[in-house]
Amino acid sequence: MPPAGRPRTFDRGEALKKAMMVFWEKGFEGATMAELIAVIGMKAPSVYAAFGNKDTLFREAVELYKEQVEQGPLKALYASTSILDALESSLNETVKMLSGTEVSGCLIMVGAINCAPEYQEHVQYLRNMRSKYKEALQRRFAQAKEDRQLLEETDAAALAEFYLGFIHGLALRAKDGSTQKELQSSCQFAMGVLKSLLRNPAAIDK
Amino acid sequence: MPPAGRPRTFDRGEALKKAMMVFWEKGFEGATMAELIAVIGMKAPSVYAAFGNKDTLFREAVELYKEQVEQGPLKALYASTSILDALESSLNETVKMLSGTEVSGCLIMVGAINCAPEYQEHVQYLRNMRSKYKEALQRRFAQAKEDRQLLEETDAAALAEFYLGFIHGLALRAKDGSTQKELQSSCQFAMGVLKSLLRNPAAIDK
DNA sequence: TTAATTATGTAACATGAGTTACATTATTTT
DNA sequence: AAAATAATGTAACTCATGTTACATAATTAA
Repeated sequence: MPPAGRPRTFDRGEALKKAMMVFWEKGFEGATMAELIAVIGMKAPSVYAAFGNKDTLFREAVELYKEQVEQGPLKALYASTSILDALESSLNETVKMLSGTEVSGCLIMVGAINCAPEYQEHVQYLRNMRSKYKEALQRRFAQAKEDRQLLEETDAAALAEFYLGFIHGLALRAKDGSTQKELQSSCQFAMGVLKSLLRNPAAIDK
Repeated sequence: MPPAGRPRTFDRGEALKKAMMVFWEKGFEGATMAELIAVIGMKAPSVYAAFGNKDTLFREAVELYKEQVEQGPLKALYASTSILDALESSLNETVKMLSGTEVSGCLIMVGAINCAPEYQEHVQYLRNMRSKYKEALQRRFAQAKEDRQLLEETDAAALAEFYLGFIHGLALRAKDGSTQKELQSSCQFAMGVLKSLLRNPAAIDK
């Protein structure tokens, strides 16, 4: 049974998705409430009633985006027991997200970079998310070490730092208009770094 | 002989340098005129008289920053005839600029990412600058090919795209608080990519 | 059927940002 | 010494942005 009161005339989930696209493309500050409201297709009070304010709407949008990352690039990290295949698969998913037809870039990587001091909260929020992503990479590399796929002396943390940075770069390059082909080419170069750390280079099947 | 009229009570060059630091740290939109004016230490009309408006002040600041890049990382690309040494030297200079004690990050890489539509002009301006940097990298790699240091099949453009992206990433990682040591470590990984393209790997003196 | 509840639309408000008018002060030119 | 020129300080203006008050409409609960 629906809740008492006048029912909403728009789909909250769809609205959130639309808002996410705007934040994705323009970042927190670049996206204005006026545009978000226009894209959602409702008037200001309805949007505020449904989502609180710009801050809370942004958070929800990021959480939705995050789920996509978890289902894509993050999940792909475990798509194969081979660290080489896993990373390649993950980077492929990353490129897909970064330069889809809809929007270029990454909400988590560049959604709140140079914000006014009153929005440092969002900067920190995304920063923490990136930090979590680095930890995920690090764990995956550590496991590959345990699996004896990577050289004994491999520094999983440093490797994660390198690849996270590389992915940051991909996101910016995508925003600058690099083609999917270019991004993929860069990924191939980056894969070379991992290959050089393999215990058994012969495992590279190419 | 000084020009007629009341003389300025502040040093224009110093003021520009201070403004540059603010833009460097906060980007175009993150830096408010109020803060810029406060940092310069004068009142608004004096700053406007000296620099025009926020847009023109930003441009001047970027030009000043650009000179630092040209004297540092860009110049270093030709510090050695060895492409390996040259790139390493350039990346070292880059890391120095990205995580000096003063400010972290890069004005050109992240000074105007998610700007409001009315500032797209600045976004494009910095984008062009990044494009120029990519071309510089590409030229250097192309020369290394001519010098027969790199494999015949090396794609100088793709390699430049990769390294530019990597540097983008460094800039963001620096802003996120990565230490100089971490950035340097990432550079070592990135250097591996170039090493794998050397015609004479034995030339690596380590 | 009436009361309670929640969404909608119009219109406006509050705040902060970039910018400038104006009177004043300090310097050079005549 | 007077006029011209340019910088300074106070104070205000303009505009965009996030947000909300208020009356109205649509639905459920009693």
